[in-house]
Amino acid sequence: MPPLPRSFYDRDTIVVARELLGKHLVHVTPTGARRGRIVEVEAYLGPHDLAAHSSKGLTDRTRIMFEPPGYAYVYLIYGMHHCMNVVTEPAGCGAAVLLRALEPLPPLAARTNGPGLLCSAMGIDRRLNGHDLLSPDFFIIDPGMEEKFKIVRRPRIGVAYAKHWAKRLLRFYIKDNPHVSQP
DNA sequence: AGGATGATATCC
DNA sequence: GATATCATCCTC
Repeated sequence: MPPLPRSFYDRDTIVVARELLGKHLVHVTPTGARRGRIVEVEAYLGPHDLAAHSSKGLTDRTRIMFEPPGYAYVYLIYGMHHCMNVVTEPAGCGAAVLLRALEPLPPLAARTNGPGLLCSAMGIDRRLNGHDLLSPDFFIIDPGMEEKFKIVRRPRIGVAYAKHWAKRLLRFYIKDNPHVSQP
């Protein structure tokens, strides 16, 4: 099963966010491959989106968001947790999708119902910032046959500082999935 | 409700 | 160089 092609990520961020639901994130580590089914995401639309890190402009931290799509943007938050995003849309757009929750796939059993928890469980940290998701050790696949699911839209979590952008319905999750962070 | 804990942006 | 803030999680 090949990784999703770069053209998958090179599209409207909301479309990519919704279509990432149900896909499988794979990280090959020294202890084996860890896999999780993506069940919750948030879209960050670009520099005009006051909740997006790219609204700070092009800095060392946000540089990866302005690079071509299909790369990982991983950062440390609150001094102890990591968050993982996938860069979307053409280079220069500064858009990305935050992965907020996974459904752990065997043999992975750790909790993955939150952006920090999923990074911990999957062995994702800052060393993977800028990593190409079209690579053999860290990628996302379409698992093929999936039961259909409904998508719930909600405001994003933890972005109250973003004025009217905090109200936008840019968080998406699989309805009734028990691994969502905040149903 | 509050604390852990460090990188980052934004001031002086 | 100092400080306020943070796309979180856990315990109380």
